[in-house]
Amino acid sequence: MARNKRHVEQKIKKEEIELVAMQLLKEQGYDNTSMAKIAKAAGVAPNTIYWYYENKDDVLIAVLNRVVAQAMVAVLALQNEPLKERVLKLIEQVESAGSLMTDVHSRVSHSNTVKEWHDRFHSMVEQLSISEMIRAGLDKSEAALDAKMLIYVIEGLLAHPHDLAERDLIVSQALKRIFN
Amino acid sequence: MARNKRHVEQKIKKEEIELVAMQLLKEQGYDNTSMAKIAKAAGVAPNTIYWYYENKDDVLIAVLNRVVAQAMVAVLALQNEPLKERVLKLIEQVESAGSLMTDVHSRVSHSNTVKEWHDRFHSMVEQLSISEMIRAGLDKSEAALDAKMLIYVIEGLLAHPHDLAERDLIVSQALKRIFN
DNA sequence: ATCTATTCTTGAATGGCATTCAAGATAGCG
DNA sequence: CGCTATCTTGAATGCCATTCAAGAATAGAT
Repeated sequence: MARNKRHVEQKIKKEEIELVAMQLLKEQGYDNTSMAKIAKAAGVAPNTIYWYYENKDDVLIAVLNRVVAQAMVAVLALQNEPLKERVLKLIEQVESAGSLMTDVHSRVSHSNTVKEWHDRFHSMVEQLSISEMIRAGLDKSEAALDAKMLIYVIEGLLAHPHDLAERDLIVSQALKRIFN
Repeated sequence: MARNKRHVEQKIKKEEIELVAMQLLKEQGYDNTSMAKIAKAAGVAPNTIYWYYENKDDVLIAVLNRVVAQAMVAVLALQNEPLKERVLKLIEQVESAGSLMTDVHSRVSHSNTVKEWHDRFHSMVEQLSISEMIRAGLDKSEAALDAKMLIYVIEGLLAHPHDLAERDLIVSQALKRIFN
């Protein structure tokens, strides 16, 4: 039952589809990226995608994982920079994914898989944010609340257009308010 | 060319459709509420709705205006209560509209009309929020930034599920941070 | 080299959706 | 009574995600 080569090719094809899907989803958003569009761009028949993925939301999740991994790398590279810089980098990274994050929020109510991904992602970010708060000297009892606040401010910045300067101002203000 | 009675009946029918649409949209969200569903619930043919509204997003906007008007009444009734109570009331009101506000954000990228409604709504809320901040003794130069922060925290609370106690805690913390 | 079972691909449905169109019904007015 | 503006509808149209059944390709067994 060995099937070596096949498995390798599988990975490659899946990766191709994922890369194409990532580009389209980032550029045109979830609703404007039909399975047919992805298929055409990947050079396969629309239903071929269904051999590799359960459904469209599954493709979305695969793409999200790539986007998040990329963003994490970019942000973790700034390990020693001040918090503000890292927050701004995070926003910049996620913003480069276009409306993908907003799309996630709107798919949460349709797809349980997406909801689970979203919840896991949120608690991960929350944990990270809380340790930042504590590391920066905040009282443990308040760190969780402040972390949530900061995350919501970031989400607000992502959901609504802001130029760089304004974004910088708002993040600065938020951090100033949190750390007195 | 007089056409008195007709105009009256028009208003009534439009109102009927709007009420039905409001209930469905609030309960089931934008995507799970098809025009056919609204039509059936209103006892008309699907395409009849198109005589009264340009398209589905137009129906959404009519419903949004109703929802916002209702919320404004409820919040303004608490004119003399502390800010925190009014914020909590606002959240409670908007939350009673189910996923409608999230739906708005996801329609913004599809429909220019919805985008315009959203932008107008946002600047209205922002103005209100800024005057609250100033009224509460905040420095004018910072009021705008703090107002945005508060709005984003509220949006975060609306977009993600929280029980009453947690919501209360987060709002309290946000206000505490803003007002030292 | 041939056969077989698995893996992969596809053309052609299916059912749902928003929206449009052209034909018909209704009702106020001359 | 007939004319015109208003209102309603059945029947398209075209797009979408998803499914199905049939076919092509291939790794390994004989």
